[in-house]
Amino acid sequence: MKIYNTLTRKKEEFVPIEPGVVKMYVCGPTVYNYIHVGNARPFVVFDTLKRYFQYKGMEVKYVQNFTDIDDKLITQSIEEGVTVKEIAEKYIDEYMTDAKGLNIDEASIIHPKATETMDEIIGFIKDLEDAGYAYAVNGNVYFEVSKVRNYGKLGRKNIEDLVSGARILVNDEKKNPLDFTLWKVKKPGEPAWVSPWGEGRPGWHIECSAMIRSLLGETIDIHAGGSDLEFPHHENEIAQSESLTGKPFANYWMHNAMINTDGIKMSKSKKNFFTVRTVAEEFDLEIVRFFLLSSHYRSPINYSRKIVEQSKAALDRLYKSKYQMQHLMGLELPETDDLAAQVKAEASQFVSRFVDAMEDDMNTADAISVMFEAVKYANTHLSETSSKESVQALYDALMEMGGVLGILYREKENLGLDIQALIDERQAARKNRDFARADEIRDQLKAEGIILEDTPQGVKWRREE
RNA sequence: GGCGCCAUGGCCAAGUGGUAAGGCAGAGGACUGCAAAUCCUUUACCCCCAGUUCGAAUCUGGGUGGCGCCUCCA
Repeated sequence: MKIYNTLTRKKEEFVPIEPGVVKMYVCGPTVYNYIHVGNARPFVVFDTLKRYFQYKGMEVKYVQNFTDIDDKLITQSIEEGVTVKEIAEKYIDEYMTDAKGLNIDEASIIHPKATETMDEIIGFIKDLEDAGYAYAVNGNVYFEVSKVRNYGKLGRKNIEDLVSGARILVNDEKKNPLDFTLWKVKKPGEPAWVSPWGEGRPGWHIECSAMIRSLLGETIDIHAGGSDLEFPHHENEIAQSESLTGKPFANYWMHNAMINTDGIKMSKSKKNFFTVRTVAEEFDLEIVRFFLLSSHYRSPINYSRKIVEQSKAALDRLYKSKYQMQHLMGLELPETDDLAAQVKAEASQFVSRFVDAMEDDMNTADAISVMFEAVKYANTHLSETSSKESVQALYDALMEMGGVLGILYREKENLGLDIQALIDERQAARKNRDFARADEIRDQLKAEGIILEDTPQGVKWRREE
């Protein structure tokens, strides 16, 4: 598989450290509020990557942290009038609800929390201090950027440019304006942990380095996150970890592009965000997942209601074909026929092309287009005269592809027996040209929110929206 | 100002040297007691100007426009 590595700005063949095992880390949410669609993108995108690795038979050790101590949590706790811990617990729960709706496979994700990794974080800072990369001033500990060669290698920055940018906050304690905080001294009323430098809490960047070291080791295969984290967050993680171990921190860096609202990056601070929760009030979150995967993860996408509606219509097309094939499988079909061999060959071609797309830096947009081609083929070639073998082959292919992307998992609900009886009665009435009775039944069901459609493939029903 | 990325039909979006995938919307057709839906078919010379090449959306240079980061939004 080819993966675009931000470190080298090239697509590279992915070779895991240990054959058959992928160790990956994704920067998770700061749990001080609901996540928005922009936050959700990396979670969905890299969940899909994980699914694909698993599909290929690889074992994936996948870590995604919760930042549960931070200025924003403190601010939010004051606003809501509860403790920081309660804020964290609340929004972790809310994250889990959204993740479930987005069909993120939480069962195979390890979620460390900063507050539960405190020993490792403090140990990491201590190690940096002992190794001469960190210095303490008045209970604060800073990382000394000038001690690191190649600082800026990920973000393609050089120190002179950054300093001359002069937009960095002046801080008298720092030896160099670029030095960043590893440990913050406690302020009155704030949660704090005991450390060699006094009571305080960890800085912004150290938790990821510490979690990775303790859960995945010194070198991991893939480190992923939003492209906005490239600098300084990921740069600083590299500085922290590589200065300590002298080894590569992550072999592949993957960054998803941003989600925009009217062309501007969706973010809490710009107040142009849509929370996943808000969107869920109107749309099934599977649509959002589909939307997020329908363009390449490294392309910026614009979020709008119109686009979500387009995604809904597109996803519906896939579902209709799925349901139609299920309908056919429920019929008395011959086991096989002359066409079966060809249909099976086509089905495996679709899967093969789907895999090719995924192999190419996870091109989910292209992969989805293969699903639509498979659907068109099924719609065109399958009917009530097809064989079980043919229908099953295309159905399996479609579901296999959908499974990798984490979509197309819903099942059509069963109608109650009494309703099915009404539909049957209406069919009988239509056959006898008793259209008055037929329309009466149709109106009756419509009043119950069930819409009947007489199609060439038989009577179909759907829930009114 | 510095660094990086991007620009494909009404909307969305693949495609990195050989004469433009796919979806939505639109149009036409099929089907149909009606209604609705469904199914099929169908619509582009790829921001502009030079250049390289037998040949470029795809490579190079310039221009225009947009975005991200350099500001603890993560």
